[in-house]
Amino acid sequence: MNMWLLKSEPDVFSIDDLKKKGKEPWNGVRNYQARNYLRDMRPGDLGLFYHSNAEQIGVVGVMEVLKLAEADPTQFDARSEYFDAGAKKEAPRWDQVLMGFKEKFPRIVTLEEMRGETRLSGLALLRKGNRLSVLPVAPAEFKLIVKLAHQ
DNA sequence: GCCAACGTTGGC
DNA sequence: GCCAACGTTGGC
Repeated sequence: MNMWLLKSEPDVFSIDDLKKKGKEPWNGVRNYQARNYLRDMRPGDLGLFYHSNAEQIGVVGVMEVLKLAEADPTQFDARSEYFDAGAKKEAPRWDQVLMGFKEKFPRIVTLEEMRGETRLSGLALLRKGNRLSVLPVAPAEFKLIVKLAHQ
């Protein structure tokens, strides 16, 4: 089982939105490296839900991969902000993964807090200049973040 | 294939 | 709103 971190701007889609809906197709990823991570995901994998571009920046909960990656339909929708004129139905360029709600943390684990935690120094999220919206997380890092959220 | 110009992300 | 650190585009 692999573990991941997925970013979302809470103004667009928050942990509360996911909690309310139960599951959500994670679409709109338009970066090849991030897309390749989506393709590596398997049902049962866990994901940290990260709020970016927010008043409170950090990890706010846990979700679960429910389905293998499949074509992201927004790439074909001319009215969508995620429309990609270069994507063809017979050769989709972008994928989405169905994510299910697992848990909303009792408190946010902030970016600042993670930066100050030496045991998280290897976290891909904290590497300079990293802007990927989908990132792998090592099991030990994942466990520690969940633990921090509950203490 | 190179690389300048441009666009985007996301913390501050 | 600013801007560093990217990724992408397109002319050559």
